[in-house]
Amino acid sequence: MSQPYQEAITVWIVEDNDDFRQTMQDLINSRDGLRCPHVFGSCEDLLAALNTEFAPEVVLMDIGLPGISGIEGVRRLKVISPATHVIMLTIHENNDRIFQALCAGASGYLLKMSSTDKIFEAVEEACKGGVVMNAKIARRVLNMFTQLSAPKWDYGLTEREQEVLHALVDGKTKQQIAESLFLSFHTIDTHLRNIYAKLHVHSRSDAVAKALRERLV
Amino acid sequence: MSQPYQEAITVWIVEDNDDFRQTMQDLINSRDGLRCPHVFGSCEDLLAALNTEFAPEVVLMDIGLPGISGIEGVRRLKVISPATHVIMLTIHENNDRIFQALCAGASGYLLKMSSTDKIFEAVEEACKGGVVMNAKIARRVLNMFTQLSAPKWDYGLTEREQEVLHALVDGKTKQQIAESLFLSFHTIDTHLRNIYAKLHVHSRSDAVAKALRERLV
DNA sequence: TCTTCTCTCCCGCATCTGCGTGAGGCTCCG
DNA sequence: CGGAGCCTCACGCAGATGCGGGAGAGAAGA
Repeated sequence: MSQPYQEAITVWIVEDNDDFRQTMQDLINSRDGLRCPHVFGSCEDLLAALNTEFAPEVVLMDIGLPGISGIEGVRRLKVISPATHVIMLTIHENNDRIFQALCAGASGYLLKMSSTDKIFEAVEEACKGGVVMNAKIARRVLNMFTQLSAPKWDYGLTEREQEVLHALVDGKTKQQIAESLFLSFHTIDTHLRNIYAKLHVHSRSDAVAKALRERLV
Repeated sequence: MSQPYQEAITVWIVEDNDDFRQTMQDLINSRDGLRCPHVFGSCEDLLAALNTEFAPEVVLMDIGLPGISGIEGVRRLKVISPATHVIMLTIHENNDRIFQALCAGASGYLLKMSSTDKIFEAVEEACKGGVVMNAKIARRVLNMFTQLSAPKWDYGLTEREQEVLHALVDGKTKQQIAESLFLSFHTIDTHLRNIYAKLHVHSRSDAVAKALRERLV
């Protein structure tokens, strides 16, 4: 795993605990191919530094920072420097925060009590464009994924009704829908009412909301 | 990695290529702790078998099957047996299909030219509730993730307008919104029109669609 | 065969909506 | 102080919508 690099990978650390920050910095600097010239106690400091310095390849960021949180920090950092890989540091395997951090653009995730090998591996993997996640975290992400896309309740909409619903979501009026489907206005009206009944809604906005939320479109 | 199991893990294989299927079956059966009593040439056959037999712990499923595709296969299999872990088999690292398969509930992903060790590892990892993804695939999944949740354009809606938009998405009429916010009907009307202008839409359905799609709510 | 389902079309009416226009009060900022 | 921006409220009107009814045709299934 440990290979000499042409140029050392630059790593920055954002961590409010002084001891842990120092330990991590020493650890990174002790590794051939990695260097950690800067550490920060807050996202604010990190973001300020980006005004005067080139962004590093990798940032190790505590997920639970005072002020701008690690999650918001990732978001902002990625806006300024999308190429920078951010690995979150955390004590607990908190489902929600991992999720949010990953959504915000984090490249992975390390427990603070990880072995040094794991840490090096994560940094190097991140540089190669990979994502550091253990299998369980991956599963959690996937679960949320599935949940997010799976529901798809079946309300027994007919094909025509699906078409009409589609057009509805596109913001068309009944008349426009009628024209686009080469049907009478009254037909669309009937379909719409049947759709409402099947979706248990009473207005087009409700129908649109339900269709989009439950991915019926 | 190779440990003896109390009871062998049952693996089924769904793969339309006869040779590859046979090779995989032999491979699985050659491994201590794994057994492959059934193989199928199509999802249809697999699903039929589930009517008469207990579902296996793991299914290796070709992603590109004729008839019911592997992706649809996962979806249906997971409905019948949510506990079964499905690992997709594929030749190409096709972004879209991986994504769909994972959404459908797949526990991971194997290239057909994977080493035997990788295959065993994947099956055993899947059984432990993990997800088998290489770092690059994980990155792709995360990218789609980010894309899915990041957009959040800022249309400069005021707080009141956000509230009204919220109520709109809930399917309320102007009158109902007015009542729930203790405002006049006319006020809501004005807010609504300002919202339309800011979102560049011309109807409530359009506004609801935009709000939901771009996660303004 | 008869029923059910789906798709199609129609009428009428109370209500809701989109939009033009105007206006008063508030706060914030230069 | 004056303007800008936001929130509030108001009138009127053409057009769209939701919903009550009714009805015919064809396809699928019991």
